[in-house]
Amino acid sequence: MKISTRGRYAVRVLIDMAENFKGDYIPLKDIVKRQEVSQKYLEGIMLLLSKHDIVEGVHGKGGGYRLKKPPEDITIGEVLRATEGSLAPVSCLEENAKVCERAGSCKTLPMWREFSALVNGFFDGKTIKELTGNTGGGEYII
Amino acid sequence: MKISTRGRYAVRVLIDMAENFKGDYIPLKDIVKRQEVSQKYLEGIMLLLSKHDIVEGVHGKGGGYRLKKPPEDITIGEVLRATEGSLAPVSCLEENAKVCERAGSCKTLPMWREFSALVNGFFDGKTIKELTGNTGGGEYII
DNA sequence: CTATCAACCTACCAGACAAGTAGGTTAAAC
DNA sequence: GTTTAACCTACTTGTCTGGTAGGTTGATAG
Repeated sequence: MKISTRGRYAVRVLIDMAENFKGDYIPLKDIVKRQEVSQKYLEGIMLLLSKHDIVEGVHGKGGGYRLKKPPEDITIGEVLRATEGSLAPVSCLEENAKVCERAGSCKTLPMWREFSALVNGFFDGKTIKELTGNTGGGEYII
Repeated sequence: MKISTRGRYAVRVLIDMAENFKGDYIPLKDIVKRQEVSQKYLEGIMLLLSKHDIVEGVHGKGGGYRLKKPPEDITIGEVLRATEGSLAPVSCLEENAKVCERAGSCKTLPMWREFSALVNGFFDGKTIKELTGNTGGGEYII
């Protein structure tokens, strides 16, 4: 029951990008400098975000990454689903799950369903926009 | 973001025990027969439940396990915390977590806190009792 | 007192995943 | 055609999951 660093880094990076957006592409190098995380590791995460149309990257000089949607249209839910793979709390609620034989008489399934809806609802109700801005006195580090 | 089989088995076993309680101790063998799971694997889970005072076991003939509290006093939250270790969604919210340097200016921490409260609240609000009884037509299998 | 039953304990194992590293390839700008 | 930066592939190290194997302790029945 943990959100992995992949998901947490993704959220941090997107907040960073939203706050530092000036119209042009932001090279990963810059983000890494601010966030103090492994560039190589982040590359893989950015690839996921790129494939899920949350971010777009362009090669070469002047290139980098840019949000593909305004921060208020990017939900934490979609970011986590893109990076974590799924937010389903049990494997039988996964997209591609094979139907469980016990499903009809399973006494716990309704609870997992309810919980799954709660989790997805929570994160789908939060956007990158809501997490930007100052934190109330802290120096600028995310 | 998954509840492991350890936690799920634990919940299933406790429901089974609540439904099949007749005053005496239930040997693991019986539970295994109904639930069709590995006995050796379950042993480890029962040990956890026993150490957390959710269940008590007695050795020898006529022995087995018994709920240490009525089913309505056993929350899913305590069961999952006993078996999963913790329900904290990020490691910095763990009991023994070392204080993060970024905590003061972390833009995501409030969200993780809020989520953690949601998760714990959800599972602490559900009891084994609520999950017992028939499922509405299914034959008796959990 | 000894056989049986069942919980308890320790150790191991294979596979998956997390988190990260290494090194190269492609594409764009200058 | 060199620099820049995204993209891709492969590997590594450690930890966790979901078990299995085999033995020890403690309670009861005969």
